[in-house]
Amino acid sequence: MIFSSKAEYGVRLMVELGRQAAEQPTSLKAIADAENLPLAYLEQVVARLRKAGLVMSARGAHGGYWLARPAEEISMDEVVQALEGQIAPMECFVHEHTERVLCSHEPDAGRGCATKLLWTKVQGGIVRSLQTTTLAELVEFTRRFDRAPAGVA
Amino acid sequence: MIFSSKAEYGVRLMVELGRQAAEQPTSLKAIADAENLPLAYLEQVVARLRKAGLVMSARGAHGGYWLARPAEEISMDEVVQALEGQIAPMECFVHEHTERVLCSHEPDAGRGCATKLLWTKVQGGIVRSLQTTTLAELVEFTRRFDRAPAGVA
DNA sequence: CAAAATCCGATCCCGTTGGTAGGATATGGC
DNA sequence: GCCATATCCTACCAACGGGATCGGATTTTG
Repeated sequence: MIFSSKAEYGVRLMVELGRQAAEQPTSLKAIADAENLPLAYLEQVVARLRKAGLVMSARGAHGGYWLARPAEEISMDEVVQALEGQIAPMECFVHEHTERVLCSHEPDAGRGCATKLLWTKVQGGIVRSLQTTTLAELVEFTRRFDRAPAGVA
Repeated sequence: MIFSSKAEYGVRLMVELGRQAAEQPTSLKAIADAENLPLAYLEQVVARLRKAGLVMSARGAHGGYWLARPAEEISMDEVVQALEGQIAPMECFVHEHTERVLCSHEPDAGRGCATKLLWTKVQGGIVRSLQTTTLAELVEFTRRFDRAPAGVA
């Protein structure tokens, strides 16, 4: 599996926030109930989104979370990256020091690293698909079903 | 990490075979030495490639492996799939029974599965990048360095 | 027969993942 | 002021899968 449940839960959480009015805090409990997810675990997930500056929070009674920016300006690339960390197809792409993503393979026997060529392409494919999707699109997608009848054609 | 070392090792193995003359068996030990990989583990990796019909084998002394088809006709999509199994961005995409790849999420609260939309895009990006790359391209890439001087600009 | 290989299954170590537990801190309403 | 609500933080744990090793069975060449 490519992404862990952190990504799944986190994206759902963002969509849920995108469906609410801006600036108005939504409690994690409300989201956990709506999506049927474990509250304590969601806390860890949302913490990543907060540290990445994608959501803001208010503590105390009637507190909660809301989107830091309009959903139209949030690309899913940022969201997934905040949840999963660097999106690298292979170990050698992650440089511990620089957090830069590149292949650190020694050119074996003087040859070029063939796998690098492949993984670079794959990574490009992934990042491009994420960058070209905004949170607003996902929110809009769910709205289409809000008034639809139960039976889906 | 998106792919495990099975993919890394397996792709290298395929490239190594692609560099050899067709039909002529190359022993795993030779490949393990050339790429500095654990022989016993490579056995498991190559078994997947064999079962997928991508390589053929001959047992006994002077036996080994070779490509079942010319490298030009092998898309990396097949290779990676054989090594890693179904390429699904998320758990819900794998149907145990059918081995078909699709999202099995219940439409929550009558809504469309928003994450499905996203994961589908990502999967498309990955598969497309793999399908448009042939083993021959990777082999060619390594050849470019065969005669190059040690110092790479 | 012996060496060189492919084949096959069982086992093991270990890091990650998903999840829980418990509490500290902040805020609003009474 | 107090209590309920809610975020925040850290530690902990069980289960799982990945990477790898081991031992041996089988096949083929010389």
